[in-house]
Amino acid sequence: MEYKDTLNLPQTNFPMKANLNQREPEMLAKWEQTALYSKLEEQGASKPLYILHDGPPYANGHIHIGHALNKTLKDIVLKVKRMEGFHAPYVPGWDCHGLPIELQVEKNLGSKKHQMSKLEMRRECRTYAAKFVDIQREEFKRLGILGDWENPYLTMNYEYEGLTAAELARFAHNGGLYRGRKPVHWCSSCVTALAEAEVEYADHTSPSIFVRFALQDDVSAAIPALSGKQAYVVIWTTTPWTIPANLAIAMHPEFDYVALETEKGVLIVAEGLKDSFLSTTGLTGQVIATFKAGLLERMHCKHPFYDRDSIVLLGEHVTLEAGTGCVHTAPGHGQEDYELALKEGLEIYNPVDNHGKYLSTVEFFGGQQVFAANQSVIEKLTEVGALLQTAQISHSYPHCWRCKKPIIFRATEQWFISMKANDLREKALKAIDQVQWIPKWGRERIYGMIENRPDWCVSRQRSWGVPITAFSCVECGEYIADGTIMDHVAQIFKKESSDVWFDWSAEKLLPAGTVCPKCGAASFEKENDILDVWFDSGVSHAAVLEPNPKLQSPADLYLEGSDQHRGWFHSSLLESVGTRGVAPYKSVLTHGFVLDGQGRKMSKSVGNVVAPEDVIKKFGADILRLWVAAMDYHDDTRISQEILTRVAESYRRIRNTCRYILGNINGFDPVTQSVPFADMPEIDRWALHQLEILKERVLTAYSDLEFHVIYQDVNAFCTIEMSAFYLDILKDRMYTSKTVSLQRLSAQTVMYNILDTLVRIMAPVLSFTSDEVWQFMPGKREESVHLAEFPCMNPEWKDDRLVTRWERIIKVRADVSKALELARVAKTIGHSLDAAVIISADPELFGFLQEYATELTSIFIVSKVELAEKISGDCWSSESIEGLKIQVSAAPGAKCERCWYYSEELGSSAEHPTICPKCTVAVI
RNA sequence: GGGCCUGUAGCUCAGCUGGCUAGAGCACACGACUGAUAAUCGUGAGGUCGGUGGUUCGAGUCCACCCAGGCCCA
Repeated sequence: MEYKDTLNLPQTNFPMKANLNQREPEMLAKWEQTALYSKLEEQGASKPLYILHDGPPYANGHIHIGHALNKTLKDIVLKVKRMEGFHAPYVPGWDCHGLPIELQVEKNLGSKKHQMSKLEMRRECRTYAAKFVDIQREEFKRLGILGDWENPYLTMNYEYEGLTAAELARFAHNGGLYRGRKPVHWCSSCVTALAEAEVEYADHTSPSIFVRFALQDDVSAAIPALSGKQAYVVIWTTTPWTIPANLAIAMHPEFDYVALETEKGVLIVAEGLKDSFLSTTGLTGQVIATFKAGLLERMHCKHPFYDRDSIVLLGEHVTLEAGTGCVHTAPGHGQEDYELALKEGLEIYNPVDNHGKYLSTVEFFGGQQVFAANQSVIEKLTEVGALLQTAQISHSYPHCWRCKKPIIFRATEQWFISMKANDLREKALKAIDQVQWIPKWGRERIYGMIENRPDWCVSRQRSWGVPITAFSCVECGEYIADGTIMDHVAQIFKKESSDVWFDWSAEKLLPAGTVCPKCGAASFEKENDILDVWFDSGVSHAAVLEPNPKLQSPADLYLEGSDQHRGWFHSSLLESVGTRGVAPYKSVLTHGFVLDGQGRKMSKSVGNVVAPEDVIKKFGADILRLWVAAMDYHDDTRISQEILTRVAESYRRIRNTCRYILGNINGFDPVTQSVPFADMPEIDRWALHQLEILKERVLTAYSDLEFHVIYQDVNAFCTIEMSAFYLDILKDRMYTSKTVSLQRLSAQTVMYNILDTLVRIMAPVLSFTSDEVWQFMPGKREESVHLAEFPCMNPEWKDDRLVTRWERIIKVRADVSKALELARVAKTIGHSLDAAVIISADPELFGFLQEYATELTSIFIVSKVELAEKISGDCWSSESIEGLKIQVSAAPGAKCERCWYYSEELGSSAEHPTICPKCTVAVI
């Protein structure tokens, strides 16, 4: 007789090999067919709402690993919230306007773009964005992300565009929107403003000049050495043409400055640059005074050739890298100059026109092209005796990427949202403290930014975006950014799209009868500028959450990468506080960036980019998801082949644990066959206690959004508590007991509970695999694990006294294993069942072990255990338990053909001569 | 250059407010099993806790500086 056939070996069709790349798409198809997401929505109707508002990725290119991290984290959070009993809808979005798309479209069009109108261009952009929305949508779905993919929000939807314009109108209504000046990169040849992305840096030769500015005020009180002497502050610049726009000189508040007695008078420069200054200019000089810049603050210098002052200001941006430590400041021609001027209340003075020529009103140089004017300025400076030295230098200089000509920095008229009007800055800072920032330092980061940022420049000189719906009077040039008129236009956008701005006439867009409030004329021009795309996405709370009755604002959570403190968190906060007085989110969670295995950033040129697509092909989306969960995402995370291989291995452990349990609960009916807790053997209750602890830890970690803890804990549970201990010990009971015995049903009850818990706990992370396991589980259950809730708590399963006892047993077991290993090395045994063990211990432990005398063979998985007062002959002494001695020998008797235990009583039944009494009972 | 952050075994993580011979899983090595088998079990070897100073009876844990790296600015 083949006794193997009388055993209850594990049996299941659940495959060991995951084959995720093939199985996941099948699962996705099934979710789609069964309308899983719609069911989630229906099911949620009666539950409390939880809103995670999706930050829109840019609709350009394929998704990268950072997108995968972000979307997967969102999906995990949402699944957790649903299983916790919330209704957590997910409406994904895309950011569709903006320069990168426009540039890409232009590039694709090649020379054709010149024949295209703005309107046609925008149509191309719209098509392009829609194409990548489709591509990315499929890529996100493949990651197992559940959401309303058929109804995403797009910032280029007509409704959204209209609402964006309407939000801008709110700022017009409340006085936050104004027109001002700001320096931008400007190409005089193309006659256009350029974005940073359109600027190329290349070597360029410029004249460098040292110029002295005569100090007007008497400083002898503060610096006695200068008494009775004419002192000069010396500046250095490589753009002489900006000297006519000079309004100030910046010095660093911390640096030491010196006054030098030279051939060209008393010259003031930074001490740290004194030597290089003297050697470059060939002057010789004696230091007659040393002082801090603060002494000169707000002092007046005379402009070298105009009848006006240049004021000395203090600025942290001043460096000692080159020049004199005294920085020529032309607020209309430099970013830092501009910022300093805003702070100090200087005019943003720009004397240069669209073609790069001085305005005709500019004395000496009117009408000259600025680059050509460099020489004129130098001559003028020489003439007035202000020039100390000039030379040619070659340096990196910005050029237009289109015409390749050098560009200038020039203040132009722009639209701004004021940080001051309506106390926006102050209110935003207050709102920050109403938000929970995770991790906590997120608060410091955004607070510092809001505290220091200048007014928000919302205009862009481009085509692909929502127009700034302002008009100007043809007669008097007055700009009209009237809230009511803008509301009117916004309504039109909602129906017709913002493309109409480039199609319809101003008259058609304006409410009938509109006249200029200043001159009464009725003829208008449309503003050419469009809105900053950060404004587009910043209004999503108003354009997505508020109008949709299924959603609500403020959101419970915004979840993005830490770069969004400057980006979407920032713009959304300002927009929402500026229009509604509150933050659009209750909490903000950030994650770090994905780096390569060495902790370096990924880049195409280095070739260390890991694409989600490749990971999915090679490992499967569940492995990618498990990677997301395994990493502590608050910091930057790493990804590499090795890391993924490790993650895949731990996945196999989890999968195999599930499979093994499935095989063992085959045929078990949890409803009719479950054994009551009180009737279970101790070790089964021990297992349920461990499960309860796992549940507590995991559910806590989920609610804290600490997913990597879950990864570690689930792994440890499957490996240590289950595979290496409980399930290993259970094998004999499961295989050899009668099919329907209390012993076996008890173990099945436990395993069933373990698997039911594991599969629910895993579902937010291993979304595909857990649903696969779910289908194989006995009992009546929801059609998908994603429609189920987290396991309920069973605190009555916890028994600390019992666990303390078993901890002792486990410690002894570890020592038995060591002793067995020595016997194995000595070839005394192979399998542990080949062994008989004699144990002696201190009286207390001895007595304790005696209580478990009948169970020790199964716990140690050996054929015989003898507790002895004393051991004669060679034995192994424990290092961790004082007094514990273990002797291992080959088990006496013969091996039972059925259960493989050695027995001295084989053949208790004549019909079954080769099996032990226990097996005989089971077989008959 | 500035703001914010990170740096514990090959990999991923623990290590609370300073008090252990610094832990776990995986990987690795060796062995066992062949009734979880492209599985499973056992044993073992891996760390001057980024570096240097300092505070303290005592520092992975506090302070300073430095190095490496990331995000955002300039």
